[in-house]
Amino acid sequence: MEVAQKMMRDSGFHGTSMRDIAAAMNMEAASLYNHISGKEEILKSTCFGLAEKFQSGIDEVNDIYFNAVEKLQMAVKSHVQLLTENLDASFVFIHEWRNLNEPYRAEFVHLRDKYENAFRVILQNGEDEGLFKEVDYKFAVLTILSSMNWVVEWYKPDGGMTPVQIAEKLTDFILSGLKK
Amino acid sequence: MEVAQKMMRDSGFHGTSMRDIAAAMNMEAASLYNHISGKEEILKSTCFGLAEKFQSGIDEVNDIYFNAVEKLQMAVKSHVQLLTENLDASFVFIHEWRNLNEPYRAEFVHLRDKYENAFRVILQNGEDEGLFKEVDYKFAVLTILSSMNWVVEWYKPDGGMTPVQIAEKLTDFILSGLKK
DNA sequence: CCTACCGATCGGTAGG
DNA sequence: CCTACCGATCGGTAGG
Repeated sequence: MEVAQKMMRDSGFHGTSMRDIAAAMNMEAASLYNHISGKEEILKSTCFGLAEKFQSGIDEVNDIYFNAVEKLQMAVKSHVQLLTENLDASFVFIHEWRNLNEPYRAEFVHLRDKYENAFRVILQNGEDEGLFKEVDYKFAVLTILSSMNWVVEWYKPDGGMTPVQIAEKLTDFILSGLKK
Repeated sequence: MEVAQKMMRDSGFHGTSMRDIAAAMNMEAASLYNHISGKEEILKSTCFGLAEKFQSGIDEVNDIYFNAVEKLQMAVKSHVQLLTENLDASFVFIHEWRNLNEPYRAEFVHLRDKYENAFRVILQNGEDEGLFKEVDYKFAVLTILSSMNWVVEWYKPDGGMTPVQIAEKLTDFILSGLKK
């Protein structure tokens, strides 16, 4: 799976053939079918496996923390850590889920909506607690998720920032913006 | 080109065949080659055409406006307007440029870096003018661009928000964040 | 703009 | 885990 995810990160789902994957593992393509049922299984297990991890992360945050600022901080941290710990898989998760066939594609979108909704609830809590401005939640959540997900585009494990530092900078940006 | 861009938005570059495009135009695949040199030309003209429009937009903003806050506002507005006016093309531009072959892929990345740099200069101006906090510019620019680009994922022309309203909300978010 | 076709490659299977 | 192979489809060309 890891080999396949890395190749799909570089070349996309359609741009990576079963023969490519097999060659990278010093096998013939036919041999792969003793381990997986088909090419789509790679995509399915990558997308749904990560979706579950992300959801578990935010569920845990909502169980443990009470203050909306804290919840947002920890939710961002959980998300960024999962992304950086599963870089290739996350890239595939973010970019290639569209290649899932129905009904899996619809199911994936459903899980995504559920995750977005958990963030929305945090923002609403924040407003109720008087900590956050009144904002368009749907819009704000999409903006937050996009800035988090973009991390997979440029993050390098040996770069200057740790996942925790990235999460902190992101949270600062989300909470306070650029203006002095 | 518009038909091809729309199909590639739905199915990706590799997921859209010349036969698919031809069928949507009531032609045979072979006939397409009287109009374009090959499949990659669709991707090239989409990606480089938009890259030039985005760059012109920010160059104009930098020529006309002086205050960094104004520049940022107008740069976001220009970006969002171009995105929403060319939704299918923008989607391909953002998601499918990786399928460009060299040397075009490298050239595209170069144009992208140039565009990012123009945003970075605006943020530096803002700090010099005492309007913006001291921040990690590279990080801030990537966050801003990601939140702008994500608009293509959910924007619907007949939805509740105009491009200008989206640009305003985004600018507010970028400048002031969520916290009260 | 079409018919007819090319070589290459795809995901996957049979059978061992 | 392999050899051998299937039908389908791909981007693209020749020639009209």
